[in-house]
Amino acid sequence: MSLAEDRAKDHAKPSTLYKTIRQDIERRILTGEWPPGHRIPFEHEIMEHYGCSRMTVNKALSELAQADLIERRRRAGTFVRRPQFLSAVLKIPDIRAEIGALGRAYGYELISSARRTANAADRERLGVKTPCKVIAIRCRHSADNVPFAVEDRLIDLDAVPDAAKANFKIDPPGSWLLHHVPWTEAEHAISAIVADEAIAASLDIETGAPCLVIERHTWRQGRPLTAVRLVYPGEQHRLVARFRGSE
Amino acid sequence: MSLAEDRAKDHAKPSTLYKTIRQDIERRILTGEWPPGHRIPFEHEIMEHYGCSRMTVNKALSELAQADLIERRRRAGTFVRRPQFLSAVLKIPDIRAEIGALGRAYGYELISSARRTANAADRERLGVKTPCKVIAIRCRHSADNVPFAVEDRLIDLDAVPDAAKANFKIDPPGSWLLHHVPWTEAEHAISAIVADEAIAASLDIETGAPCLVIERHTWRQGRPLTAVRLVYPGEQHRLVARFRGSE
DNA sequence: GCTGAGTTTATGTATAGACATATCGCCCGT
DNA sequence: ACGGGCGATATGTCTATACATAAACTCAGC
Repeated sequence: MSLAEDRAKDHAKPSTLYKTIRQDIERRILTGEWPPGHRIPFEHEIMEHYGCSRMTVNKALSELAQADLIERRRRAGTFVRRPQFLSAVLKIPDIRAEIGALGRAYGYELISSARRTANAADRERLGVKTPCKVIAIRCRHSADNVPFAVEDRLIDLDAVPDAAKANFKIDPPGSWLLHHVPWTEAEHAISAIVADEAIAASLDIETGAPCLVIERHTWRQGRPLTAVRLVYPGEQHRLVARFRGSE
Repeated sequence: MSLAEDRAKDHAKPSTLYKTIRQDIERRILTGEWPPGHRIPFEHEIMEHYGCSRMTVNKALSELAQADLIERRRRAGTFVRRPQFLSAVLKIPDIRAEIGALGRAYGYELISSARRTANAADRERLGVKTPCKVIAIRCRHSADNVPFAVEDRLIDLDAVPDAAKANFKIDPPGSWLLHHVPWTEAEHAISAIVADEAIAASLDIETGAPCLVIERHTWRQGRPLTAVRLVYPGEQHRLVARFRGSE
């Protein structure tokens, strides 16, 4: 396809050359014109096609490579990647912010809070080997006075000493941590359970009703910071993840 | 901090200069040395610090900006971004590949397949306004002969005409689509339900047992391609999402 | 036919310089 | 006080060039 034809297709043509190049290539990939495994033109050819320098082409291709749309191999060339799996960016915001964004009144209630030297179960759950001090918290979030989720959390006090000074009677621990403690790795596990009597009472639902469970572990530089288990009423709450191919 | 000190810290120092710069800055952000809102040095200063050209610094900063770790504003400078929300890349692989990766025997069974002009419910579910033809499929996936998930899918035949030629008696529709149809947007919703009698029978679990439900919609350039609802036994199956700050 | 060394080639990184562009602040005139 | 204009400045894009590096290919020698 010629440069003229590319220009003619102009849907929202970006103002800069490298963005134009990136978008042209992206479109060919997404429409299937260049299927997975297809070798896309060499930087040298693209550069002549657009009449620009190689650095400009390289910038466009580097960004596409960073977005995992293409794979670059020295000497061999550049290839369209097979969409390896359906992946989605799952946003799990701070619950207080999430409820606020929905325009509903946020409510928070601390059920229990205890500071102790970590017992075996605590260490197992946090994934720490050495003895440490922890804070164990149970609390409940609500939206417009309707129970929204119950939270059961452990915080490693040795890794997050500032947590000793936080007032979890007022601030939800998730919000406090999010704003005060930088983290580098997080892992979420999502599963489904049925409410036992305790959960049913806390969430004001029937015993046996389905619940969504999110367990989250957070680390900083490999060191465990906190482990949290959130239980949501399952049929009312949905986790939504939207994904756009790139940009 | 001096260049010498940076070098001294060498944890897995990358081989190239721009990666070194990027990693040094990333470390300062992740350890909290440069908190959110902090203005990081100008390109000019960083360039003198490392004794390199501005383009090299620019490449490092551009990548950090693309990863949303920093925000760049002309004339004002470059700033550390507030970690806006906990987000995680949730990988939802092809079920056949997922079971295979676990080293278990994959089994697939087509329960029903029908081709029809979309009725109101179909159009509502797919999110299309105009009449179209669809394929409606129900099938079951199993691992080592244990039911793994039941799938209920609609495919827009007008958007994916090739689907008419696919043999869904043999190929699971998810795998076929993943390998044949490029998509640009996807949305997942995750929720929990309890098994009714039909689901319990299909998954070989008790009525009333918890189930995880994933509903996925896929589009290409804004046009709906397929809508699928997957039901998993909830206490056995977990969705895991791991997230590293960047890279 | 096979192995290993050398050649070729496409990408990867880096440079110095140039001009574009957005915008923050300052100054000036009303 | 207030607003408009303007210059300073940091980032954004682009060029032409250079050398590094990894991998695919070639071919001689066994």
